[in-house]
Amino acid sequence: MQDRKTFYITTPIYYPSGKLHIGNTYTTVAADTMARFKKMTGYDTYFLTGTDEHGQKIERRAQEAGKDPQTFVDEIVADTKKLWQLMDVEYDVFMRTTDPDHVKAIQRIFRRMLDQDDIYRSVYEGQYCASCEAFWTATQLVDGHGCPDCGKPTELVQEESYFFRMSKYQDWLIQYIEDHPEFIQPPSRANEMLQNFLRPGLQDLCVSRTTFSWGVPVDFDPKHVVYVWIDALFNYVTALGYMGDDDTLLQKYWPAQVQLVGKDIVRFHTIYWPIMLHSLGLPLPRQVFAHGWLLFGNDKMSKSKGNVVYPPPIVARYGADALRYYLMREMPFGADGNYTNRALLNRINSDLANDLGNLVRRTTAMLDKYFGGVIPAPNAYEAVDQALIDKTEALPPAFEEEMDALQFSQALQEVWRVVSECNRYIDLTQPWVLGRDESGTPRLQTVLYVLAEAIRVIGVLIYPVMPTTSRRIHQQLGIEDEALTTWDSINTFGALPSGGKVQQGEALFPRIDIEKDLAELEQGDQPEPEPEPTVPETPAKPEIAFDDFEKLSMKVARVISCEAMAGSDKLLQFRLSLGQEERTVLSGIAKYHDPATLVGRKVILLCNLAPRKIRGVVSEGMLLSAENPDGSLYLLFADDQVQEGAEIG
RNA sequence: CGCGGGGUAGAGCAGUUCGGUAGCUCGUCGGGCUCAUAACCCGGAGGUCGAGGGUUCAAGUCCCUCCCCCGCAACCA
Repeated sequence: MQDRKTFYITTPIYYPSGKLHIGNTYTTVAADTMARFKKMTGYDTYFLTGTDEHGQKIERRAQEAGKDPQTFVDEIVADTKKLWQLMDVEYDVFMRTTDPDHVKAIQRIFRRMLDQDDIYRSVYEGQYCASCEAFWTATQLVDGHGCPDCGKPTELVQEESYFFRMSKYQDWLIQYIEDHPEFIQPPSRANEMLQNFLRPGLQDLCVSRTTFSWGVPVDFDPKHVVYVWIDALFNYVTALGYMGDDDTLLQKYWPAQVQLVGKDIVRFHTIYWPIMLHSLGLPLPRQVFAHGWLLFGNDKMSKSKGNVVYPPPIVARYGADALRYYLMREMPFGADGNYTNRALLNRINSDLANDLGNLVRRTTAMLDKYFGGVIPAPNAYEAVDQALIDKTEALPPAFEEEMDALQFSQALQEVWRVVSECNRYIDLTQPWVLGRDESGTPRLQTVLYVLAEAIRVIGVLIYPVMPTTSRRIHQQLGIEDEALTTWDSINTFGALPSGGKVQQGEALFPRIDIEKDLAELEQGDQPEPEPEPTVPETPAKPEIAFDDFEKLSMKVARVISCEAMAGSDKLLQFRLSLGQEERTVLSGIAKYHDPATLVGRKVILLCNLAPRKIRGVVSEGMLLSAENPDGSLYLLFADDQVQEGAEIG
């Protein structure tokens, strides 16, 4: 066993079905910042990130790309690693769920769960939607037989499956969460889980699939693959050798101190994961911390909206440190935050260029000008000096406290308070006045020493967030001794020896012409929206015979009236005329159509669809509409020449 | 009454645990300084803290009701 305190931190393992964006970057940078901080403060730190490479979606994406799944994920993984390198992320292990050791371990885990009767084999009888390839529970179904995803009829399918007895552990977990308020952070997430899932009662979880093969095979029943969440969640321990040949790392690092997750996967990490760990006799992670989403403006980032932000162009312009700083500084960790280019550029200019960069520049410039670049020894401190010294000495403990709570934004705020103090100190002491004649030299020596030392401290503290800038600052101060860049070296003020030679370098962060860069960034963003693969999302339908088509009766109908349905934000209720008869039809297009504008228009109705009761109203047919890749729906209209009731065929 | 989060200066946010002068950053206006990246420092203007009611000597903070926004869920034949 180690004497040193250990600290194990994980990011989620990302699903490599496409390029990683700034949201994933946010989580990973946070983990990296934390890991660097803990390393710096003396912890034996282990930092895991990786990729979750199994599952149907990957299988399908690979197929579309004409590659086998392994090749497909290999390529994306290579990109992912490049991104982390670009962002200066130093993980200790990059976990891939296709790693053979991991696969073997998952198989053992699965068998062990079966052996101890936490997993049982049963027949899954469920409503299956062939088009979505998903099972739905009775309560999820639309009016008994419609797929909640695509609305198409589901069919009753029986399938052999393995189930995990979640229900068995639910009371234990409720108790655990109540006894460990720090386990789920922020606390509102614990509430959410308790209220939505735990208290209403857990269903046993279906933990195997037979509908696809890209996964970890169940070794004793090879037509099944292990449910991807078991496969994925356990990476956090298989990476340490759990159920492998050598579990030294597991002994040393497990349980994790912090597992970072996005708010969308809180449920998996705070319900299924703890239960499964517990069932295997493993301790739970100390904390699962759910951070918020990075929104773009106020919109959710999504590929179809074309507003996804990718880091590389930003890093190319401003450097990884600037982006890392922005991500960690702009929003409190845990809440949703906004990403905007303007906010990023504002931060860079005001915090990094004006406050920090300029402070370093003016200090080193004065050292150059007055002392030939040599750091002088201080003389007696006066009140004004002592005030700044006190604040600088108080900084590391305050910083550590905020960091330990993962309040990166607060931690940085503390540092910047002192940056500001330094700038103010220069105004108060007026070194340029002191430099006018020799009588001022003793004070000038003190003032510039205090500044240099304060900046050294700041340089150390920003290291977890901005490793490169930290190094550059120390370089500019002429610090060569590594010992002067450590956490311990900033406990007391004054470790910086005099006599060092300052090296004025380039501006740390050149000021940005915001309006100009903003325009260029928007330009550069244009080609970014991914050519959203429209085809793949809707799997091709099988060829049909003419007879099949003949079964459909479609007619042109005139809209007599149309109004939004009370209590629904999606449904419009139509009264339609088919010439001879009238019908009531509901359609879920309220978000995209103003009912008033539809009256009198000629639409296309599928007439011989079985009537269906929705929200208490019987819908007699379906209006044809077209769906965009982003899910927006638009009615199809017939030409005015066509009479109502006209047959379509 | 599905669950949760939120509504505080022009913008973005903190403060609400445990009531006691409404704060920070950016922007804006005025002043100062010249070491510095047109940067830095000081000061001003700007808020009935979503609405209404209640408790209290005192409410952004506690209680009740309501409105609006955002996720999830549900619903899109």
